[in-house]
Amino acid sequence: MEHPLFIYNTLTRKKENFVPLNPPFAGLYVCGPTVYGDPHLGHARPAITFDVLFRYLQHLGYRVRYVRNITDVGHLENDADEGEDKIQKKARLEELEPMEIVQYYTDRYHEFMDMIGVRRPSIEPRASGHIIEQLDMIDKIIKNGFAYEVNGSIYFDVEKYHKKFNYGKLSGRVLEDLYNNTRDLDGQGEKKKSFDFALWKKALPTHIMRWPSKWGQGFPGWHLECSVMSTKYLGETFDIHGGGMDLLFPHHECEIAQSVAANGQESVKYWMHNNMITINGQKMGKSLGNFITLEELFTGKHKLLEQAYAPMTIRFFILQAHYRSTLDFSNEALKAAEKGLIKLMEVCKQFDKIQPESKSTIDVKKIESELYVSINDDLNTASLIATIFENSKLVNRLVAKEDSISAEDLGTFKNLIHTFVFDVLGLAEASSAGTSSEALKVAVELLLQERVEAKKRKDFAACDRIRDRLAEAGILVKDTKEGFEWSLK
RNA sequence: GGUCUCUUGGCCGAGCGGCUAGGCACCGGUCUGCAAAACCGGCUACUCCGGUUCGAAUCCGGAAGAGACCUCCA
Repeated sequence: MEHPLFIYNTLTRKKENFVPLNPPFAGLYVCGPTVYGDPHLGHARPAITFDVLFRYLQHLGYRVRYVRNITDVGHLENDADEGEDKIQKKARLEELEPMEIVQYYTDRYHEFMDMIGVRRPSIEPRASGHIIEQLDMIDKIIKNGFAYEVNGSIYFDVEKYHKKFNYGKLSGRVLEDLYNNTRDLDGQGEKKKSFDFALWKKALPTHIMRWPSKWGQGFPGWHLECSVMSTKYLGETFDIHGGGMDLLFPHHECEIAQSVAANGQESVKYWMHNNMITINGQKMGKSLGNFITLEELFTGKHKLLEQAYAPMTIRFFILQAHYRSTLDFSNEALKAAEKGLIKLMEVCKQFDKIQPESKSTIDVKKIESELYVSINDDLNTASLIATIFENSKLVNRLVAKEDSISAEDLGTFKNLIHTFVFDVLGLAEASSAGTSSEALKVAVELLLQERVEAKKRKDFAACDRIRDRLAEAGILVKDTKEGFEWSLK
């Protein structure tokens, strides 16, 4: 590889050359959604970030197994409902079976991820489908002496673990600080230390989501599923583990501890974390109540939204920032992304208008190199997009015959841009937000054809009348050299 | 309170010691019956104060502001 791929490893805080453990295979595990609510903008970021990684690794020729879990067991809540499962709580409110909720939101998640061009992972395991494996791992951890039982619950003994290994290596936490700074929370009493975490929780009588175990009825702790399912499908050690930065601590720290405690070795070679999406500078989060669902984004029905945005606009918006930077939401930024994407799509189409010449005055090799340098620099999609835009001028010059290109170079150039835009970045034409029915299409095009005729007769009054009336109805007309284009506003 | 991160032009956002991305907006121009679109061109920023250096948005120290994690979260 002429330009090797570098990715930022949270574990070492450095950009590292990506070298898979077992080439040509590459293993990727990403923390997926907890399916108890509609997918929102915050879900889109990791999904898209790691989708690009998935696509790019495949582009590089790796045989990638991408595992992204569905958390359907639910996490323990620490509020007044003492120990009530999130999914269970929602279920009670809506009077549905917990699994019904899980199914519904899983489907919703898939539906919206499909819309923003996120490819389905190779395996999408559910926590509820891996209870046996989770119990097995708990056994291993107990056997190795890093967990203890209290009243039918099993806790991970962080202090004991830390004597032998390093708890806090990923997040940079110091155990002593943690001890001094952990707040008093519900159920702390059972644990030896406040920073110990549950591997298995005894189910209260009201708890519906429960499974039998040798310690009685209960449910798995909230970090366990990822350790278990990544091990099961990718092996005790695998290449890349990704997720949101908010999962860094405690979730991923605990995952490391669990895997090491059970298997005696590090599980992950490269840890990758995407940054948050902010709204007015503040994190968009479920608990903050300031999140915007993807459905709201696509329909424009949210008090912060000035208009609807196409799914591809959202993808482009996210890709225009580097994944490790926070990305601030605003209508202005989204509108800019909308136009930028249109322009990018336009550039891709321009290739077909280029007439090849006998020789090239442009350096396609150099362009290729620039593109790879961008993406290989820790998946810098922002820089990659910028590079493509820079070359858009060149494309237009070629169309205008101000530069020339050989047939061979043209093929390479077009393939290069198209590969990056469509295959790697996974972008596509933003389908006009409102779905136009076939009948509408026929009617509008009939009218516009009439308008073309009127124009030929130089009956501009009729021309303008048609255009104005359509505009009033929300249909935007644009004249092109070939004829016309229209879109729903 | 502890730990960590960030601060770039009107807005969004790259940047990792010299070449100062890119998008949107804006202003010119070309094109067009007009408009829109498209295309071409213009627009040189880096929170503040010190320091290192021939040279700093980029490195070091300090100040101010913002944010994240420490609790479910993508």
